Amino acid sequence: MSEENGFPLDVEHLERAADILRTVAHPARLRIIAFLEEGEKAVTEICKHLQAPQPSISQHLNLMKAKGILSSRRNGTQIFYSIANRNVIGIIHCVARHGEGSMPEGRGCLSGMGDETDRLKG
Amino acid sequence: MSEENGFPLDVEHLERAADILRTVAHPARLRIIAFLEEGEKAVTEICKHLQAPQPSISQHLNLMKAKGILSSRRNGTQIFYSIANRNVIGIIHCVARHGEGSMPEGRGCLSGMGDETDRLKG
DNA sequence: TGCAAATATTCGAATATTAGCATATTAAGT
DNA sequence: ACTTAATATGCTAATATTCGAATATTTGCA
Repeated sequence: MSEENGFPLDVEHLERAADILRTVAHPARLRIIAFLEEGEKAVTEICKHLQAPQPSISQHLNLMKAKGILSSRRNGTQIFYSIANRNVIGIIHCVARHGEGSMPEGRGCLSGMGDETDRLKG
Repeated sequence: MSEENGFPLDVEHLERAADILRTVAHPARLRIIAFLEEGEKAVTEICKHLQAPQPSISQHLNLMKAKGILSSRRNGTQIFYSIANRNVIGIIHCVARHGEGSMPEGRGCLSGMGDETDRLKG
């Protein structure tokens, strides 16, 4: 058995999980993900929003795309990025809550995840 | 305004969030957190469980404690570590789901979380 | 073809992380 | 005080990450 409380801890999964987390663990990349939560955006928009140089943004975007966090779509000369796996949204929301006090008996990270995923429970 | 979809993106919060994620983003530390989900454990237990050298484990534990992820309690000669902020559990569960396909219509990262069930025991 | 806008790639220096090992501390018992 | 079990700390080489600057690629259009 290679699970613990539902968390897969065989080497492969662990490396992969750590890799995803390491990729997300950057202020600029967190901002990008939070921004993309609104919907897909072109690189220029992201640059303007983050007030950061384009090559830098491009690096972040490509890194996250390579890790399967984002996906991209080309339309003419611009490329639109969007969140490929919405689980990362859960991650950043969990970590967002982390800062506020130490949640004496809180509900965990479950809030703020409504989105379109709710359509499932119709 | 410094929020986006409920995610705080002022520099301080971002740095903090990235820091937490970077800290969690390590195979050994993920395993430790998963193991501690069962409840508090002494360092020796963790070493045995992870099959890793004690100094290494100690470093990981202290790092996570410094970042507010874990807390410790001394009982005689041994020190018991436990999860200080259960939001990190949400994080690792989110990232655990990340690998499996791309969650076609899933519920996000919300599953497998203790909610308010297990509080402190003992 | 040639130009411009949008995006990607490459490179290097500064910095941070990691792993392994030796050693130091702490607490309890004798 | 001495010993032992449990835990922590310090050090260093190897490796990875970050950031900025320069440059390259792709696409649409005249």
